[in-house]
Amino acid sequence: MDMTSALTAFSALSQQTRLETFRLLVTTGDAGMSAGEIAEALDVRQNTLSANLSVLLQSGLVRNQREGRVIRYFADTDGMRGLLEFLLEDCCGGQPELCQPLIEDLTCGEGTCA
Amino acid sequence: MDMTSALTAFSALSQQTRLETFRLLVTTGDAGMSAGEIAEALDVRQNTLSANLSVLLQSGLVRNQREGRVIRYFADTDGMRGLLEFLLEDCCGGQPELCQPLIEDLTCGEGTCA
DNA sequence: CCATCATATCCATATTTCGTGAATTATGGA
DNA sequence: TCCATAATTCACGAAATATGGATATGATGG
Repeated sequence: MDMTSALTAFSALSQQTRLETFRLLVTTGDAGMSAGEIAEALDVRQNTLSANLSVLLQSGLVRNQREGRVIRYFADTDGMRGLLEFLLEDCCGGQPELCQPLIEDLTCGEGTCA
Repeated sequence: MDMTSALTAFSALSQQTRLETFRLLVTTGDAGMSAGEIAEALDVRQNTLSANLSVLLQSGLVRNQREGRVIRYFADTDGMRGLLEFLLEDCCGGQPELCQPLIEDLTCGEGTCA
C-alpha cells in the first residue's frame, strides 16, 4: 500500500454513509449485502449510495460481484489489511516498542476480546 | 471511539500533508517534532501546516506541548489505537475467523516483521 | 420482445475543503 | 521595553465533494 492508495482509502472512510457501509460489510463478512439491502439498511437513496459504493470500490476496501439482477458487495479484507499495515509500518519498523502495547490490545489478549 | 470521532480521524488522514505529518510523528515517537521542523521536512508553508496540525489535533491522533518558543508535536498512540480498534471491532466481535489472518499479519509473526 | 426490477450514470446545485497572504499572539533575549 | 522568532488565526477565492432528480444500462420472467 503506497501513500496514494492510503489517501484514497482514508478519504473513502471519511464520509458517514461510506463508513457505515464498510462496517456493515465487515460484519456481514462472506455473506455480503446487495446494494439495495445496504441502501435500505442505511436509509440512503439508491443513486447516492451507488455513488458512494463506487468510491469504496475504487479505494480497494470493498469488492462486488454480480448475481443476476443483484450486485452484491463485500468488505475486501486484503484492502483493509493493507491499510492497517500502512498505518503500522513506521511504528513496527522504526519503533517496535512504541507499538507493542497497541498490537497486544488489538489482538485482544488471552480470550478477553473487548 | 464512536462513529463521529472515527469520521473525524479518517478525514484528518485523508489529506496528503496531514497523512505525511502523522507518519513522520509516528516514526519520531517520543521525540516528536516541532511545527517548524515538520514544515521544513515536508516543504509546506507554516500557516498551511499549522491549519493541518490543528485538524490532526482535533482528531485526537496528535498531541502537542509548548517548549519555550517551540511547539512540539507527537503522535497520540491512544488515538491511533482507538481508530484501529474501531475498524476491527466488528470484525473481532462478529467474525473472529475473518480477522485472524489479518491480525496475525499485523503482529508480524515470529521475528519476521515485514 | 416487453415490462419490470436492480443498479449505475449524467447533470446541476449546494456544501465543504484547501492553500494562501496578512495580521496576531506568545516567548525569550538584549 | 523593544525586537526577533515561532506559531496561530482570519478572510477569501478556487477546487473538490455530496446530493438528488432524471435517465440509462443490464438482467430476468412472461
